Formats: sequence, C-alpha cells, structure tokens
Amino acid sequence: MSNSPHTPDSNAPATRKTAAVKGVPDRVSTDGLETKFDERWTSEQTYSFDRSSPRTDVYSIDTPPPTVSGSLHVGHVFSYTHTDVIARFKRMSGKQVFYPMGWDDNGLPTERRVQNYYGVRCDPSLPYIEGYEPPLQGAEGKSVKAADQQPISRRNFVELCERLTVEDEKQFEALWRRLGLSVDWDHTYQTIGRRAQKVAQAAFLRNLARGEAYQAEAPGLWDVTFQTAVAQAELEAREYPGHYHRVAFHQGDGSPVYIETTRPELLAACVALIAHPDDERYQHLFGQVVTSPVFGVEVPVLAHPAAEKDKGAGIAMCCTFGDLTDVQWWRELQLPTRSIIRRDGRIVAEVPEWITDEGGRETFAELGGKTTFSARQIVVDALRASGDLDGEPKATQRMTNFFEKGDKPLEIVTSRQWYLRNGGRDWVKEDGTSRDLRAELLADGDELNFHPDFMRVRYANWVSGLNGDWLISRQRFFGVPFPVWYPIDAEGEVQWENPLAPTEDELPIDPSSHVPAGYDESQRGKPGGFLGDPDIMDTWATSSLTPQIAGGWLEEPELFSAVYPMDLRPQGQDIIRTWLFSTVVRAHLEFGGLPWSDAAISGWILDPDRKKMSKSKGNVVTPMGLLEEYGSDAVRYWAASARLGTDAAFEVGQMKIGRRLAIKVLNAAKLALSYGVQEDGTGSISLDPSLVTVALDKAMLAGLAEVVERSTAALESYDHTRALELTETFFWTFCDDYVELVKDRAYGSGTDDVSGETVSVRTALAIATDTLLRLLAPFVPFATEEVWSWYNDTSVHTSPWPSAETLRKAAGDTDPSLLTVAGHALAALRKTKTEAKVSMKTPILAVTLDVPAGSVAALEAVIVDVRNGGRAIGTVDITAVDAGATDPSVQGGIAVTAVELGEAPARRQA
RNA sequence: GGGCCUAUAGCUCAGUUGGCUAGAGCGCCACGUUUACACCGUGGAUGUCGGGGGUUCGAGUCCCUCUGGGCCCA
Repeated sequence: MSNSPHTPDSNAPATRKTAAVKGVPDRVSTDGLETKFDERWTSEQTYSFDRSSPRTDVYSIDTPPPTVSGSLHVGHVFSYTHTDVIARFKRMSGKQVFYPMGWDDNGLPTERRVQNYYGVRCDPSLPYIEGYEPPLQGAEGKSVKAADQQPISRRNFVELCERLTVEDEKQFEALWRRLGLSVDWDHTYQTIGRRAQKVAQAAFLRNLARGEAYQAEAPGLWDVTFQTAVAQAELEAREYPGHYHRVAFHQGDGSPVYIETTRPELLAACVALIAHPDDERYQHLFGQVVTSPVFGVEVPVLAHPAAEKDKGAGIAMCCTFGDLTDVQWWRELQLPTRSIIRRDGRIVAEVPEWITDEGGRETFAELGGKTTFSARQIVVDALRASGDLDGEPKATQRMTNFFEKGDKPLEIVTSRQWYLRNGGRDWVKEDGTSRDLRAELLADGDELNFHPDFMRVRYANWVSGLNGDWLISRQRFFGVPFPVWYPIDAEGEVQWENPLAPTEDELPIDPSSHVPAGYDESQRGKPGGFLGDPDIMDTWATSSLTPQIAGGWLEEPELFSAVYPMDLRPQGQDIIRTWLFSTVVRAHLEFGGLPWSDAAISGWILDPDRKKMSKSKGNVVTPMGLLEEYGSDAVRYWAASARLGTDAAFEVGQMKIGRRLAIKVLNAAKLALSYGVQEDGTGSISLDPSLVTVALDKAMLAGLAEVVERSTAALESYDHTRALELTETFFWTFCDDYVELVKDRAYGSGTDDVSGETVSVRTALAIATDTLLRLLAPFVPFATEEVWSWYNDTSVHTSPWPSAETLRKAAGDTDPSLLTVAGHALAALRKTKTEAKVSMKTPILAVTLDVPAGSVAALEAVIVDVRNGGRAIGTVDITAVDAGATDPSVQGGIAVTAVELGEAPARRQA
C-alpha cells in the first residue's frame, strides 16, 4: 500500500464489479480494533493532508485547541466526535481535509497547575537558574500555599510550564487516537509555541501600525488575587453577599441627604452623588454641593439617566471606582479621579490631598494598607460614631463582577494597558474620519453560517452589548509577551507613547531578554535607554488567531492559501463571546473577512439529573475508561446521537446501543459477505449492479438509494444525527427483514450451481453491505474499517462516499415498498408463531392472509422470499380486503386469519 | 429586567412546509436457544404531546398566555 497521502482512488468499490474476500474471522469482535487501526491509519497516513491541493478541493477545520492543563472530560469526547463525523464525511466526499490539532497551554490554567504541581511561583525579579529542579513533582490535586511555593524566575517558570504541558499533550493525544479522531497528527500546534508567538506578535504589530491596537491609561477591571487586568469577555456575574449601608451626606444647611451603599469603604473616593434626571425627589439638589460624612469632602449632586430610581435611596454615591457604572459616570460627567484602592486590593497608605478635614485625615490614616474588608469596618464605625449611619446595615445579595477564574470580586483600578479595537467603543481616527467597526462585525455575524442557526443571536447580543474595546494586556508570566520596548528619556521618564517595535522577521521576541535596534543590553532600564513591555497578551489574543497559526500564516504561504479562510469552526456555545468573536475580530482586521464560513456549536453534557457535569462530584467518569469499557465506536455513537447545539444527557444506555450496532455491523457483514466463500474464508463477491434481477433485491437497493440521498443531504447541512438515524434504521430493517427473507435464496443449491436468483441476492447483499459500511464509517469508524479490510486493501475512510446513482441503476424503477410489504407479511407469520409459543423454526403448513387490496400485487411479487423467511411450506392463501378492514398499524394491515402449524423440530421437552 | 433554548411513553429522544390511526431505542411483559449475531431473536403493552386560550375544515406542529427546567446578557 502506498505511503502517500490519500486521494479517493479510482480502484474504489463503487466502480468495481467484484472483490476478493479474505480474512473473515470465524468469530467477530470489536475488541482491539482501536489500537489495530490507530496504528494502521498512522503508518498508512490515512488522514494526511495533501498540501498541494487547491483551495477548492480542501475542507479545513479550525479545531478547538483543548486546554491541556484542564482535565479530560466526557464533554471533550462529545464535541470532538461531532467534528470528526463531519471531517470523515467530507474526506469521503472527495475533499482534502485539513484537520489539525492544537494544544492550548497558554495562560493562567497552566500557571496555576504548574504552581501546584511543582510547588513554585513566578517572581520576575529573580535571575534565571540553569538546570533548575523544582521542589515537588506531581503534587496534583491540592494547592500549595503561596508561602510554601519556591519563587523562581520567569524563564524558569515558563520552562516548567512547557515541561508539564508536554505530558498533558501526550494524554490528550492518546485519548484522541483511541477515540478515532481522523486528525492529521503531523499538523499540531501549541498556543504558546514558537509559531503561535510569532503569529500573535506579528498580528499585534500590524494592529498597532493600523491604529487598531492602542495604549490607554484608563480605569479597568482588576483581579486582586492574580494581580492582572481582566477583559469584559472574562467577566462572570455572581451573587455576592453584602450589606446596604444608609449613609447621610450633608447639605449646606446641615440637612442630610441619604444614600445607600454596599461599599462604605469607598466613601473617601466619592466624587459625586448621582440621581436620575427625572427623579422628583432630587430635583432641588442638582447642581448643589454636599459634604461627605467622616471625610468632609465636598462633592456635587448631579443627574444621570444610569441612576436607578427604585434602587436603594434612588441617589447613588459615585466613587472612583466601585463598579462599571461609576466609570461611566466618571467619563460622561467628567468627574475627578480619586482612587484609593491599590493593585493588591488594599487601601493606599498615603492620605490623599483632597481630604483636608483634620478628622477625615486621621480616619483615613487608619485605613492605609488595610484590606477593603477591614477598611469597611473602620469606616462603618466612624459613620456610626458621627451619627451618619442611619439604622443598621441591611443584608443583601447583589450581582457582582468576578474574573471567571477568580474568587474575589473585581476591583477597578487605573492603569496603562493595551487595547484592541473590537467595535465596543467609537473609533475616530487621527484624520478625523470614523469607522463603525461594531456594524462591520455584526455584518460578519450575519454572514457566518451557524449550526444550529439560533446560535447566531448569542453573537449578535454580545457584539451589540460591548461597552469598551478589548483589553489585551495581562500582568502575568506564561504567555506571549508584547513585542515592544519603550524609550527612556534622559530624565529617566519612560516614553510610553512611543513604543519601539521589532521587524516581523525578528519575531518572536521577548522584550525582557531581546534588545531593540540601536540599543544594547546595558541600556536596559537606564536613562537614555529602553524598557521592555513587562506584560503578556491575553490568551484569547493568541487563541483568536488559531486559523492563522494552524494554517501557517507568514511562514507557509502556499499552505495558508490552501486552507484559509477555513470552512469550519467547531466549538462550545459558552465561548461564542470569547473565542468565536475574537477570531472574527482578528480576521476582520487583518483580512477584511470571516475566518471561516461555518460554525458548528456543540451543546453541554448533562449528568442524568440534568445538571451540568462537573468534576467536583466524586467518581468522575474518565473518558478513557469509557472508551475502554464500551469501545470507541459505542461512545462515538452516543455522542453522534446528539444534535449540534443541544445539551445531551450522559447516557450509558446509549453507548450500549452503540456497541450493539458495532457488533451487529460485524456480524451482518460477515453473513452478507460469506455466501459463495469457501471454508477457508476466501472467495469473491460480486458488486455488479446488472446482476441484481429479483424484485425484492431491487426494492431493497431502491430503499437504500433513498437513504443515501437523504443521509448525504443531512450531513451536508451539518445534521449528523439525522444521517445516523436514517442509516441505522435502514440497517436494522435490512438485518431483521431483508436478510431473513433472502437467506434461503442466498444459500442456493450449492456453491457450484448458482441460479440467477441466487446471484441476484448475493450481489444485492454485497452492494448493500458495501454501501452501508461507508454510510456508517463516519460514526463507527472501527467496526466499519474492520469489515472493509475483509475485502479491500484500502481504507473505508478514504473510499468515496456512496452515490445513490449506482444503487438506482441496480434498482431500476422498482418500488422500495415491496420490501416493506414483504417485511409486514413476514412479521405476520412470525406473530402466529409467537402467539402459539413455538419456535420460529416451526414450519407453516397452511396459512390464510387478509391483505389490503393495494398490497396484494406487491406481496405476490415477493411471495417466494416471504415463504422462505416464514417457513411457509404449504399453501398460502391471500385474500384481498378493503383498506381499513384490517388494522394498518399492525403489520401494515396484513393479518393471518387461519394457520396450520407443523411440527417444530428440536422441541424442548417440558 | 432583556434575550435564547426546552417541555412528546417509566427513561433518552425523533416527529420536515399544519394533514389519515403520534414514532424509535432502552426499560418492561411474554415467548423462542435459529449455523451471522445471547453483547441474540420474535411478538406485545405503554401517551389528556406541560396547563389554558386562539387561528384553521384540521394543531404535537402556527399565534397569545401561564407554569416548570436550562443558558446568556444586564
């Protein structure tokens, strides 16, 4: 067999007249098929991508890179199976399938895992240690206290990240191979790999050059635990307990104005009181000045529509900054900045200059360095002492913003960060022209084919609701660094607004160890020298470029032009706002169009209680354990039974059905291919459609032709569930009815003397098997490949997808309902035996059938096979009855009215 | 508060543009060990299609409304 990448070959069975059969085992089994074929597919490069293909022949998939530091989950198996079904279908349909695999190792999950696994933490101020060995190895599961973690340099830390992810990748790859993903394992990438860094940095520099990336000193969401900025897409609103404090501000005449706040510790940061412009209670105060309690700072009372009349007192204290509404007020009402929260979440140590009241300054001095929690106690006590706390605090639950990976509420701090335009903020260029990026991105969303279609509204809702550009700076360690430096002037001031960029061919770079052109290392951090940007990019800033990374943008132009823009983005519904959207943004900015034409959105896996499965519950099901217990085909069957976008229950029962299907495929094919085969298991089968002459055989193939057409259409519209259902249903009818009807005829009168009728059925069986194997191959790739190997030298997965045309040629204009009628008649005969509680082997000596008049002709056309199938050896009287005279829901209205049963052979003794 | 999905047999789900008696598999009951298959086969029972209202000759399907479940955004 050839070692070259596959092409759907001309030697394909669809055009063959005969095939040699060899190696049909005496007893079939699904055991061991996964290992056997994974090895064969690898050695024969079954899934290799031929990079010389023109774009029109390619189907390219922007595979989601799993987070390797995350745990393997049945949800992975579920959604990746969906993608693989599509990949296999497209491959068999003649496409060169570009199906790479990526590993997402970039970012916080890896950092945290490394900290716990090795007992270390990153301290960028430390020097690199050659040959460093961490204190722990594999302290998995428990988190190591920060105090017990050994501080190490950024470079050492990153090396440990890389060391650990290599192990994780191996586990994932083993799982994917076992599951039978038809990935081209020569095309893998890492989101922290050299290529990813180069792509991410180059894309950033291009964004910078076009004005799409910019720096701003602005208030932003800040996680005090991880000490990093956080983007809107990483927010998670959660219920958080707090207390409403009713606090009095004072007017000039000393009369109080009550506000209600959950964050009294921010009182010193108050810059205004704000009420709704229509709120009659506060009309008289607008434009007035009031004085804050305890700190004695004068603040204006202002009107803004974002104030909620029915929330608390209806008038709010605006602080810099308690929440995002404060930021909005601060920006729109041009309020001063009075920040008191540090990046570590504590109150600033120095008493701010805007507090001039002596008592206020004393109180503030007590707050310096305290956590917000302790500061709150102090402020509340002070309010109580001054009589400005009205009543006791009332407990409340409110929605509070958290970093999705954090467990403390986010603070808002002002810092210098890089932003990338994403339509969340108006964009007026330097020349005064403006660009409506939001509208452009919404148009992209309209153009993208979502499967299922309703998922597109999640995209539209998200884009419409953006309230700022994309903050891409992260104050972390394991990620792609910003490829810029900043000059330091003679006075030692960093010139942030004039970043120094490398050229693209220098990338990737790390500005903390590389030096900008025209400088040398000795000038780092010195007046007249330079400073590297200390931050890394948001992991989405890299993940948003997976089509470019996997497709070889910048480095392999031929490959890139063959695969980009891609065809398919498969992913989960939870990351439409992040991964899907950010990828659209990057492609739009760089290439002015969508990165793919279609997005396939998989649902969640729910446990049997309809809850989202989580690893916090004990004895989690490990995916590998499932694959070993039920077999990969079985688990794939379960996954493929769920439609895109629909949540599915974790159903072991469904896997058992899948296993049954896989075994049935092996057994049915063994029978179908064995007629005319010698004792030693060798022989040949005929696939020549012109040899199919008997009506029942033609009818079966006519039905199969319909299945091929409908199943193909379903797969083309990303409806794999329907395709599977159609094929599976036909397959079971094929086994239970058709095969039972034709067994006798297929045996014939001996191997040497075969009649035309026998040749007809043997050929029909072979053609049907050959077709069904290919229809089922995307779903149960192992069992179908096993059968295929009994009479082929190639892989079923690179054979052509079946066409209805060949089947129609064999079927002619025969009505497929002939098989239905025959099946009903057979069932009627079986029923008499079941009711008589006798073996199916029992001969029927005489029988009278009531048959709806419309079915009589059909039944007569197939009566020989019906007799054989039902062992009706004597007279069979058919009485035509009016439609409706019998119950059509029972055996199509065919009813036995009289029967005489013979002696059952081998009857068990009572 | 806004939006999306969802509710069909004990369970998991189909049910296409409205159209005869609402289906499948599992489970259940009964029977049968049959040379492809006991990881089997045959047959059977099983529903106020979440509630209410409307459109229509006709509604599981379309519209309104209520209720329960899930998710996203504020």
